[in-house]
Amino acid sequence: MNQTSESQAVEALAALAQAQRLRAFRALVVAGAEGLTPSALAALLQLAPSALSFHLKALSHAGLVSAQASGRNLIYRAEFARMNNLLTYLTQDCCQGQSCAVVPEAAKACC
Amino acid sequence: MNQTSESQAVEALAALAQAQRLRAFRALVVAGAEGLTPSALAALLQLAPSALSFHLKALSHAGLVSAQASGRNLIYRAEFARMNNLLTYLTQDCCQGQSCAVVPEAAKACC
DNA sequence: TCAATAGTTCAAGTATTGTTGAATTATTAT
DNA sequence: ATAATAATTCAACAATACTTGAACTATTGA
Repeated sequence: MNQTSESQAVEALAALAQAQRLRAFRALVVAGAEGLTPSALAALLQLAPSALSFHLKALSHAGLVSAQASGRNLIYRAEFARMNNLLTYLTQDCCQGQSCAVVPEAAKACC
Repeated sequence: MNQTSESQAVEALAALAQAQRLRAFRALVVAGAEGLTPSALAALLQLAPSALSFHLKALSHAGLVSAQASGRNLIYRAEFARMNNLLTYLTQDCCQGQSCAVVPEAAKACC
């Protein structure tokens, strides 16, 4: 699951193209390796549990987050590798391979 | 129009979250400064003109592409700055600001 | 064991999105 | 002027996505 195919990219973008999912994903990005439980996310985002579950499923199916069981809790985490593959895909082969003036700010974004 | 707000990010992601728009955008990314006309894009993507127009409007409204008139043609170009703002937004404040193991591949993507 | 908690799934309704073809505007060439 | 080309807009239909509330499964604690 290294490179991102078009359909994977569309799925991931669609997963992020919704305010509450984007908030959930960004909260998980901020949380990092610790991750967050659905109830923590529901409290944070003020979301009905069933709606959150629906949204987490979309993110999860897109490979952007993963879930790990821990007692009666789940811990969701952002999948940074998938995210980075997506970012790469979006700007691949830019400017016909010629050098161009664009400096990818994303380089500074993480870590 | 420097930083990306949540609603701008959602709009941009939604604009990219569709196979034909994603193809159109990527074709414009590859084309770089030269850009492409709608008819060139329609030929490339095998798309009905009205459908393409609909999709270009979405990309354009999201700020991901711009159009310039040239005789009876339009020239569409990718807006790399907006794209990079979006990429940045997605991974901002990652891992609670701690250093983490993720290397953003997007850094290598463009230029 | 029984009740409470954590989370998911399902069905129903509403809203949004994508496609098609016809009509419209603007520009160029004969 | 007229016809052809480039592109857009619009209306109608089909398909998808989001929200809500109720029902369900699994785990923990009294």
